[in-house]
Amino acid sequence: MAQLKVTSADVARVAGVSQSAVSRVFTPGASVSQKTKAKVHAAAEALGYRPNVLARAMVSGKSRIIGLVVAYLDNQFYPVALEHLSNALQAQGYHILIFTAPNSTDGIDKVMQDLMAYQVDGIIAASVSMGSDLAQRARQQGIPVVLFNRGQDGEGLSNVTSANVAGGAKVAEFLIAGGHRRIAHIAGWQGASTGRDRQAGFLGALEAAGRAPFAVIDGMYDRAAAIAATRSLFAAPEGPDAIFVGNDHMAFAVIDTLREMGRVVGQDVSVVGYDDVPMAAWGSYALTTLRQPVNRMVEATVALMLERIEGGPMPPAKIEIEGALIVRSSARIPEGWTQ
Amino acid sequence: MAQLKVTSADVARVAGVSQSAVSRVFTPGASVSQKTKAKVHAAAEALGYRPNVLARAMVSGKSRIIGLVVAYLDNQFYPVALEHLSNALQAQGYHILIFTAPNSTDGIDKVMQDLMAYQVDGIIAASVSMGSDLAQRARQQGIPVVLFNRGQDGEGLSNVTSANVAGGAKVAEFLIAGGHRRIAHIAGWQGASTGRDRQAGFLGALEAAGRAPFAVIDGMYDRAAAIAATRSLFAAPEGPDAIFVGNDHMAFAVIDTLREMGRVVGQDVSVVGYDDVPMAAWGSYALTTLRQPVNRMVEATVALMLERIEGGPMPPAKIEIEGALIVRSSARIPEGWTQ
DNA sequence: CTGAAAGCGCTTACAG
DNA sequence: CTGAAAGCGCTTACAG
Repeated sequence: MAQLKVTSADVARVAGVSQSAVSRVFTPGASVSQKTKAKVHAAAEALGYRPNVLARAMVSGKSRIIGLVVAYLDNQFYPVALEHLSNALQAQGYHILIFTAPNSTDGIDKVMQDLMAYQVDGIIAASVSMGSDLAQRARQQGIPVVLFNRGQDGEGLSNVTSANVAGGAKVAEFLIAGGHRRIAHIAGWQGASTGRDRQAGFLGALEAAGRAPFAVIDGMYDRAAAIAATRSLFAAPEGPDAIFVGNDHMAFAVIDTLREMGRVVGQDVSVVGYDDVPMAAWGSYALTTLRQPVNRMVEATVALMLERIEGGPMPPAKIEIEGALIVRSSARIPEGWTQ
Repeated sequence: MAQLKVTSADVARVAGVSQSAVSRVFTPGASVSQKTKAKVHAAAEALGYRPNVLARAMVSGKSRIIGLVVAYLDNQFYPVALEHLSNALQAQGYHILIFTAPNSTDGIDKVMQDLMAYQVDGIIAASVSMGSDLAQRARQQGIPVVLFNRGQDGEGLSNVTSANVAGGAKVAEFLIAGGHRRIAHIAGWQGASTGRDRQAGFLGALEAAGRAPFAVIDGMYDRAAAIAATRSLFAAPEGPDAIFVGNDHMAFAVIDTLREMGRVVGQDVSVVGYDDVPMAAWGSYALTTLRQPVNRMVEATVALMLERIEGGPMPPAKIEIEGALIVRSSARIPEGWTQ
């Protein structure tokens, strides 16, 4: 029967070997004889021994803990990403310590302090911006940081995003090909790189086609703001015939609001989102949207993180992953559209 | 400027005091003079010092880490709960280490081993069942466990749930009062206490009113299963005129499917869910549902956990929290219904 | 291959 | 109030 706390010394006593021998048996690659290994395993099993991760962390300097900073989870994209991240990291023997942060400079700063106090091996920040001062502090401590789904101006940090500029452009081209004349944009939060990049790509492609947007409003990645923006878009006698919304979470609000106003989505007004969260495929929304490939984004994030933790310092990498436009029925489909 | 790793000894040297003095300054309630305190704070600030949580954990036996086991996050109830839990715990100086677990006995078992290796101060298991063997092992190690949104047969663990039996009964009464004649139930997973309890309360109230259910099908808390169940319910010439669905996540699938089949939800067929996730309030679903008060459930969970961590061993507590029926338009509203 | 010993960064009696 | 010292449970050179 297991007792309150079994240590390597207990196992050593039972197995009749030294405490160092026990440690070696649990250290991959250490040299131990088959005989010792067997004795130790038997004793460990009998006592219910598992090496204390914290003690190991103290001496090895590796905690096998990754700090994850998230600002909010109401956008379904993040829970999905979190689940994938956790699974991928767990498969590599790491675990996620969660920190929720208000998206303010002060908040992030305090969180970073906490993170370091816990001796995390690396930091993944999702949907959170980070100044170059924090980037620098982390580097000084030798802690790799990767930004997930957020770019960073200037130097310093690795990050993984989808190809937001290209994605915004794709949406514009789709909407133009669909024959829309009055194309509006309820943008992602302009305080975030994703919101800005999607908007830039979108407006750029519109301009390249010699078109001006019907209107552009910052939706702040917020449901209430998106609802207000939709209402204001239709305040004038003639509203838009298409709206590109900066993410799916807001697009659902836009669709709800349009229906409330008696418009038929996909006929009277086309709506296109960004993310392709699971809900976008559900019947009541059937949202046409630019997919952010969560799986590949997570894989890239984990790969960047692991090579930095295990391989030592290396220059920051910026990875962009292309996503496809997923065509459903919330927006008019151009004649002969393939892909 | 901060260097790679600042220790209490570094601070002591700069402040001109002993290392123990530094430690005391960062230990709430320890006796230190104002003068020492000031010197140490100044030095710590200058060097960017923060006590190493892991080292503290080793000697104090308290890691200030709570292990959270979750099975899935696709049901929006869990991300919301996770965010609340993380915030509440963070406010108390604890953090959440995430473990994703397949909902199998083997999986949970391995996860529990990991959890203990990390020396967590407590374990919260959400949407996960746990055998009494695991409960016992945790108790032996002196680690408090509380089950969130899941009951447990037999002894052993503390748990927090909503009043599922009462909730199921409320739904039945509402549907009967609404004049429905053919009331079906797409149940929550019968492998989980929540699914069983809601069903028991529902069927009990039906029976008390002298009514038999139109049909009962296990929806497994799964979207695809709920869709299939809905289809099968309407395979016969005459389908149900009301469906109580075991959680909101499935209820959305039921509504999508009904619409696809050309039924008007709230008129042809009433649908009632369970949870009141944020999405239930959204225009396209407007789901009538039994609310699980996440806030209060989280508060209770944190309170149970903290009193067990800080107050030492105590008998398991079972807390049930009442939730209200939130009436929207997905189900016919009985004449003169108030509340 | 194996054991004795130092040390990771702290907290906590113990003297003073 | 303060400092010297032991010890938390490990890993990792270092001899043998």
